[in-house]
Amino acid sequence: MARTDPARAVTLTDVARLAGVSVATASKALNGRDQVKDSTRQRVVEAAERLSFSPNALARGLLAGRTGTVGLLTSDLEGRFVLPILMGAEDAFGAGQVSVFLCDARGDAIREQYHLRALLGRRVDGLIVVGRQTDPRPSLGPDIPVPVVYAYAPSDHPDDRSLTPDNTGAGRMAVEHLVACGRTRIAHITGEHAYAAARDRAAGVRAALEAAGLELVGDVMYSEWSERWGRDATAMLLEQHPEIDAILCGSDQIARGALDMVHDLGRSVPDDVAVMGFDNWEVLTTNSRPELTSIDANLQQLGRTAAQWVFAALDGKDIGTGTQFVDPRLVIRGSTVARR
Amino acid sequence: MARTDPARAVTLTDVARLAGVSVATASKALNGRDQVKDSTRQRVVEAAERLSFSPNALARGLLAGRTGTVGLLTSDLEGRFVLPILMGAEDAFGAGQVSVFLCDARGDAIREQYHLRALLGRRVDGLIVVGRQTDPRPSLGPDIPVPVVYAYAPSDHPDDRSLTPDNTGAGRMAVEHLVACGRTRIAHITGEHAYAAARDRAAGVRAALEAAGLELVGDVMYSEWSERWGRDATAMLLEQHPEIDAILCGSDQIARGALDMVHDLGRSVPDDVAVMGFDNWEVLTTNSRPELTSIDANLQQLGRTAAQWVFAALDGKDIGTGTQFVDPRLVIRGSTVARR
DNA sequence: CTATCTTCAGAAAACCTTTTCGGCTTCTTT
DNA sequence: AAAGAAGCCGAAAAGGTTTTCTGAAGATAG
Repeated sequence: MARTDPARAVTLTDVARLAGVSVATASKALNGRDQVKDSTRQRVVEAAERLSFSPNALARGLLAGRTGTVGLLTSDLEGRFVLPILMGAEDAFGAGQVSVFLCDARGDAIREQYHLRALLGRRVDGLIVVGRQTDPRPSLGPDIPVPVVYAYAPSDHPDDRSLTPDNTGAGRMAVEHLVACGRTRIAHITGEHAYAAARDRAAGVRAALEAAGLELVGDVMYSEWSERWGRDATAMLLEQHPEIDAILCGSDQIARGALDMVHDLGRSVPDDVAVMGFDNWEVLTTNSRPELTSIDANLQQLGRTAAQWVFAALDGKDIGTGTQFVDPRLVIRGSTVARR
Repeated sequence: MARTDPARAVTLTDVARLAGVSVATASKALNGRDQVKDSTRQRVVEAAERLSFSPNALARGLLAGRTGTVGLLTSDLEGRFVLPILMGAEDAFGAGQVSVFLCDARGDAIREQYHLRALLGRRVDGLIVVGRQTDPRPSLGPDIPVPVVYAYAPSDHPDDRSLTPDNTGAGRMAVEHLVACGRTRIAHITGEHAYAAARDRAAGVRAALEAAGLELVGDVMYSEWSERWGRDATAMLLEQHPEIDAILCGSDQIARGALDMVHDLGRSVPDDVAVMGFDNWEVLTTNSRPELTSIDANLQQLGRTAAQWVFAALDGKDIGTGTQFVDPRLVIRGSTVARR
């Protein structure tokens, strides 16, 4: 920045001097305390306005013990999950009231420790820890002096408070939708078996199929979270089980691949085969032919709740322990229901 | 968080008491100042360790005038651009040295003002303002008491310091690559004409074609940044100009649509038609058939430089004014060059 | 007119760390 | 042994705000 003078920031003392009062009175006037005559208050407010005074949050925080800041410690490099959560948290806090420190540990425990120290040194009021998978992650331990909420990836310690998408419920919800659409011969292609998200969704799928008196066509097909796998798996599937009328994919990426391959093999979506995915990643779901039905994990909601918990804990309320699940949301598009 | 007592945070006084020295000595011992006997220093360090003392950055910042925090003020809702920039900034600062406040104004000027006040109140050492388009954005004005660097979207005020991708150069680079691949009948489909990014890339495309003694096939086709438009435009293009041997798309999304349509119309990529995009958005480029050649805007580099500028300005160095352009980078994949 | 009450303003302490400077102890030198 | 030097440590101030408490002035009642 080129056009600023590095002049000292304006302090409450300056305001008080201009208004002809003491700093104590100025403080009370600006903070709406009583014990200040109206005319005096007005003088102070005008002085503050004129100097465009903004109180030093460090000094305030030093005294109050609260800083109005929250740390968001993430390992989610790509930001697919952390951003909706960040936005939800900002919503819950209210713009300008609370500021969020965002730190990316890049999946590195050492770096996470560095960031953690820095955040605690800066006296954040609370912490939200966001993982990049839904598998449990190591707890930060019991000695963190501020409330901690684990989001997306739950903590592996039962005494911590965690919030994670209900993937089992999501799997169930997906199958219920397909069944409601009249599909009976359903297959499931998903990502790496190492991911709890994949296994949980598959479990939900099985449960819902059983409840509907149906059987999965073929086995659950685990491999990688990519379009390529979606294409390859779909090709195999349609060859071995030509009777299939729905392919449920473990992610929108896989679903995009499936869509392509179904199309290539001369079948129509959704008339011959319905396709759906998980995550509701808009750039993928709303640009395909046809648009892709998907299960949204409600991450923004998750972020809002996490933030609310942090604040509730700060206010001394008991937010409990253990892992709570966030309900998913079905977003119906043209890949399962023919457009009117 | 359930398993913490809300006990007062441990302060330097506690450490000093445990070590049997004064706070002054404790401070010097922990900060590597001399005038402390080695044995004393060791006692203090051990005491600090034992109490897991972490110095209060607020008090430190209050005194030093520097807080070791930087504000990242963004309007980039989706985070496509802001996250690489954030990561670059973190890299430049070094993990734990500097923490970043991330604020999302959601394109709302009022909200931006709120966040700005909050950031200045928290005494950030500097600001990076990230827009969501490369069109110039309103300056924050000359009265910000800390260094400001505008990233991605430059400021509309010539006295500010801005850093933005070189889209003209990117357009040129793309055409040069296609020409180097032996393509001579090149068309250009791009996004909304209202975006400077679209116009600048088109300008670079024209310049490079002229330099190569070639002409664009058809007009530059402006519409929206979507796969759908990529498909539709490609269909029109191939019908009107069947001789086309390369389609340069203004974004990877458009390019994905183009790829699909070329494929549908029975032509092969890259043998009959080369396709390429801009942005190098990996989820799109590395999952298509074939993988998509793209121009990467080097956003992480941009973020690193922006951060370095903020710090240079803090150190009193002159970082100049005006807009500097960041060089793009060509990422070659299978959509322009047949795989070996 | 005095005594009590109310209203409002200011002084001072507190929050926690860093730095400067004075002073005490120990060692060296003559 | 005395004087000077060097090495260490601690007291105090500074940074900006909030809060509590004291005190002064004006208002009301007796």
